[in-house]
Amino acid sequence: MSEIQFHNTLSGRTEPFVPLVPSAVSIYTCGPTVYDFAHIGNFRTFVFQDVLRRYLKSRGFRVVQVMNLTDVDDRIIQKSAAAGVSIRDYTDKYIQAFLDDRRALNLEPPEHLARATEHIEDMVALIQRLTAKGFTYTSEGSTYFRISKFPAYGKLSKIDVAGMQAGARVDMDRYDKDNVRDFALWKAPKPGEHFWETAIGPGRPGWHIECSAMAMKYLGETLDIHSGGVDLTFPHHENEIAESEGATGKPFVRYWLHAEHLLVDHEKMSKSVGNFATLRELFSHGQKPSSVRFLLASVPYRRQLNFTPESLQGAAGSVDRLRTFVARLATGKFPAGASPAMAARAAKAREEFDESLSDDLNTAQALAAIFDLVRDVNIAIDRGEFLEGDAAPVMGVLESFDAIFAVLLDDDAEKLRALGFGKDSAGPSDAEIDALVAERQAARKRRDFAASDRIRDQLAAQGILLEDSRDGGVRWKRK
RNA sequence: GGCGCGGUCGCCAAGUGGUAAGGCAAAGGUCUGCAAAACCUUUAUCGGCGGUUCGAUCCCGCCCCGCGCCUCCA
Repeated sequence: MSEIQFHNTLSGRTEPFVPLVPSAVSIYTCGPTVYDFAHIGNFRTFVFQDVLRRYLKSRGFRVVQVMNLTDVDDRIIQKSAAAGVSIRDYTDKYIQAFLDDRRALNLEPPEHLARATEHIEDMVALIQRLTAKGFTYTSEGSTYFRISKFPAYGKLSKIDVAGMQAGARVDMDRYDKDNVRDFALWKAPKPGEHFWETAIGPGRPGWHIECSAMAMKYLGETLDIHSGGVDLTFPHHENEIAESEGATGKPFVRYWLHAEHLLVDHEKMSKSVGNFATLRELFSHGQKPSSVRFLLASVPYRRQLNFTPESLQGAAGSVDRLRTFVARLATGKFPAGASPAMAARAAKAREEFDESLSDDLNTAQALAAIFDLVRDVNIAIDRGEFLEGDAAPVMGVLESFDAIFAVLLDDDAEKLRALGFGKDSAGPSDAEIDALVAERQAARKRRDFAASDRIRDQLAAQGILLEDSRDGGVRWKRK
């Protein structure tokens, strides 16, 4: 097994990954702000985080992942007020949608999904700790973090604080802060706004404090991995470091992993630009969950990912090829025996697959190892050289692949139905299809091709594709 | 301006100091009753200019272009 390496934003380098505690990895992943449906740019990062945790698990680590759900912020306060519902009710809806979307993309549930509003006490305690150490000041009921008290500020994003201070013009009237870079830990309530009555006064938490508080609550004061989109590097993650390390005096995170953006028309997909697509929109246009997951997972996470209709179709084609291959392996009839050469070929693919992923999760390269194997096995099958006993080792590789990519199981239609898309009915049942297939086989046997083709067309119209195999069998799949 | 990421076949996208993976798409072919699937063949000298080197797409310099962060943002 190759040594695992990750690119650490903190050092700016790709370095060997060694968790603090052998055999276990603690991961904090920045989750969504639940004021609306997440778009696929957001899911690019979430898919990356899922690939990350799955890979670590495949390498034998016990993974403990915490993902936050930011369920209080300016937008949520505004929108829920506008809708005339409580923050809780407003965010419940989008949290549910988020969880449904995650299921559609086969994202494994994190060990802890932490709602900000359920951790107010933890945040207050952390702020008190910071205050006790002199890192804070208050202004008009709000509490701020004074970055001049934290000399390491800027070490993650490589921002030159001194330069910024010199060039910054502080608008005191507007911010009431000593330094523009100082950030709110606790915000005083505006009239009519929802607030929490706490030991540090009424108000609501600033953005960054929730992540520090929840990460340390579940994972300890030093965690192995923290990840999110590149846009969070500054100020969000920089501020998390300041808050956390200010309070504990210990390193907060050992490896910072940042996912690059998903681009549309050479531009970052974002709500503000308006060039975003939600999963539901794609599904309503007939796209499959597996295509989306494959596309998002296939581009290494530190690369910007160009999202185009063509790339999504490409992903669909790739998934199709792999599923067809698995079906061929599972249903084919092969000569008895087993060949050492094929076992070795499979082992080689397994090794290349792992080695690619160990190199900062190079999923593109890992896929090449799988497709190379697929081609070689198909060649062997076509030549009649593939033996019965060769299927198991090859399937083993595909299982390793799917433990990470999770696209082989053909349950797209089911998932779409669960989200209210696609056909209302499941279409013909397996038994009905099998009966028609048998009928067609009989027609073929008496060389009544008109009848057999009629049945094939009829099934095709219902999205069932038939493949006659050389050994006389028939394989079918739902499109 | 500062910091960071890129520019490789029609599209997506790996990679290496010694003439470039993989997927999708396209064309032709083999197989098939016909299809489908599968396989085979065909399609790139790696943004530009210099430099280092026996040799650079990969190293260095300059330039051009795109994207992101520096304000809410995955």
